[in-house]
Amino acid sequence: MMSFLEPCLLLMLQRGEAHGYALLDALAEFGFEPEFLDPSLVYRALREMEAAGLVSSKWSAQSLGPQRRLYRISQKGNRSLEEWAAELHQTRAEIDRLLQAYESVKKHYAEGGDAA
Amino acid sequence: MMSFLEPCLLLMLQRGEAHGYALLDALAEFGFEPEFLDPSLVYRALREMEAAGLVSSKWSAQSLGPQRRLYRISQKGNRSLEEWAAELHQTRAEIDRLLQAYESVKKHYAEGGDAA
DNA sequence: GGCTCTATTGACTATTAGTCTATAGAAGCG
DNA sequence: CGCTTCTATAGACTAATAGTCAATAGAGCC
Repeated sequence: MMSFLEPCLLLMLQRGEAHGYALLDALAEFGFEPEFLDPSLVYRALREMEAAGLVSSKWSAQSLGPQRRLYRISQKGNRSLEEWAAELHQTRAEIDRLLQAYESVKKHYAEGGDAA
Repeated sequence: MMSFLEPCLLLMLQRGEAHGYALLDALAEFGFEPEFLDPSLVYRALREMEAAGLVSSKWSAQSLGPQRRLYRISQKGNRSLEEWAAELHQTRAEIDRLLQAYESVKKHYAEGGDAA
């Protein structure tokens, strides 16, 4: 699941800039359950992506509570997301292959095939 | 990719008992490229699955080269594989969600939406 | 009898994920 | 006004996973 964290964040940033805490909440959309997702993981992912040049950040001028770090996706980040999408297509194909193989073994069983 | 290793091994064992080296070769079927897959990973996975009771092993009587450890899937292993399959269905659904969200942002862009 | 091939194992390192705690500023409130 | 609470970010430490490399060991082959 964590391997989806970075692409999910990038994707959300592609829809508009945002700060960590807001992204944390919004991750529910992708199946992350907020109560089981430690904020540290999100912040760390954002810092790492910034170090990798996928996003940039600035302190937001507004205030209402503590300072917020506003993240914005970079061109490099956009490209990276595209690569991610391609990889995810592949991963999905591999999962399909596995599931199909599993179904066919089950069917073989059901038809009275010799068990292993 | 490695997270698929154990279910792939279990699946292959469901089709019949086998030893580590043979499984290693056969993994190509699931997209593992033999030249990039260190044998240690396969053997370790097998030992861990045995410790977890998912498979059992015995030294094979035959010979031709060094002794082989023949693995066979257990009932617990069969159940575990079934659970795996269910999880993979979920993972697949999550990937779909991500890819669909990505496509829809791209489309939004293409239609001249305001970039982030 | 030294070499090579198949097969398995172990030790060590690196990378990734997870948990828990600390800081810090603004707001709310008696 | 000084204490608490809430939002937001950051850091340090630990645990789990994955990856690399070398060691062992038996059988067949010249």
